[in-house]
Amino acid sequence: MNTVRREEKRERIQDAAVLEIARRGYYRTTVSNIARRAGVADGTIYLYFKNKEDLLVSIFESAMRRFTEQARQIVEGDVRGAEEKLRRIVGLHLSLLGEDRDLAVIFQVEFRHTLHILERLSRSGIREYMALIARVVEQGKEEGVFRRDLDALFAAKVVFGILDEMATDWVLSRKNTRLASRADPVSDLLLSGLRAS
Amino acid sequence: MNTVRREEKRERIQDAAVLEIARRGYYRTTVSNIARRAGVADGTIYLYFKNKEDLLVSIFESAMRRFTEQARQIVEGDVRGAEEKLRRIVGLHLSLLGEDRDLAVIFQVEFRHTLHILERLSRSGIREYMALIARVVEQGKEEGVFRRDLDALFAAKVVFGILDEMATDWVLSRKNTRLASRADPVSDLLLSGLRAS
DNA sequence: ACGGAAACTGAATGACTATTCATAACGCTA
DNA sequence: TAGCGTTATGAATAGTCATTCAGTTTCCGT
Repeated sequence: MNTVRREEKRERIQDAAVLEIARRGYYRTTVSNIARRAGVADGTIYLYFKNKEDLLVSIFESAMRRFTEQARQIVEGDVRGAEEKLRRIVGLHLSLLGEDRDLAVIFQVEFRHTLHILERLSRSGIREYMALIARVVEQGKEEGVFRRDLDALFAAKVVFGILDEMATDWVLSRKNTRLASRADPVSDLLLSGLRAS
Repeated sequence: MNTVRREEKRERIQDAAVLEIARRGYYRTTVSNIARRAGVADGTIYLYFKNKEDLLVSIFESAMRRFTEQARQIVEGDVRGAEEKLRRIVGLHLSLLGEDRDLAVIFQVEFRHTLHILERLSRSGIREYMALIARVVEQGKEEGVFRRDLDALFAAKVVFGILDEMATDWVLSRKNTRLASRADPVSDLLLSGLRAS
């Protein structure tokens, strides 16, 4: 089968899975649910994914790739200083999740299912993402705008923790706020914590 | 049955559940697993809990009650200023989780199972805990040690987000560090972000 | 248009497990 | 210690669902 068409169908299944899993939760979503939503037979799923867990992981990896690619552009791009880069990463993180509530639900809730899956995920994508943030912190230290006593990886975890909490809070809140609207307050608070005095 | 003995057995079942669920994950843990570990018959579980989910929620509520009670003592106690109170809350949070890895696994991973459970949990305990942190921030604003432009609830979410990330990171890392050892760096960073200039 | 290969289908299979309930053991009181 | 209400037991029930695979359809090069 044409590689392009094959890839399209694969994505169609992933999209269907995001939709179903966001609404019912991973364990309550059956493979049949996903198949029906994607307009294929149950068995077809297994032509594209090894099994149900592999499908979940593939969703994570696709999404994480987008995250990381864009974050890398910011980090390696020729934008101004570290402060501005950090602001951009905060904005990126909150926009990407805020644009797609279903994906956000999966990221903030469903991916955390069981230590086993979480470990598998964290070993791959998140580590890389975290490292990108840490690079910005390092850069800020070199530029002298961030405190020199910061451990860059520790600071990256702090940044990620705040973004993660904002996203979870947004997912759980019924209100119709835009997630990205929290970018500036978050950046402001973060920067005043990191800044050299 | 003697109320005390009944309560003891209830706790024995909860403890067994914490142990099993931390190791296998909620969905992979069967009621039989928990019963065997607690030394009771499967059916006995249902004399103490409505069903499996109710058991999970009861664990959360018991633990959350301890958290909140101790946090309240700090907030309402006659300790020095808001900065010191915040330091103590950070210390409390990281010690309580750091002392019991199984419970920490359940808090950081297993409780997040499905939006449905998470919503049920967040509506109850966490809101109260968050409000306690927000009170400390308010107090700090009044004392003039924290920036006046802070939204207290927003700041509380930031605090919680950082603590939560530290805990998750610790749970996922194989290393034998003490979680509580991160209390000071976290507090330092937090306070320099919140502090009035 | 033909034929073989590649994709797809969906009913059947095989496991698994939360919950129930008839029966048994316990423990308290008189 | 006999009797009775309370508690505990664990085999049986009643579903559920991921995964497979024999059979069917679609595709495409000739």
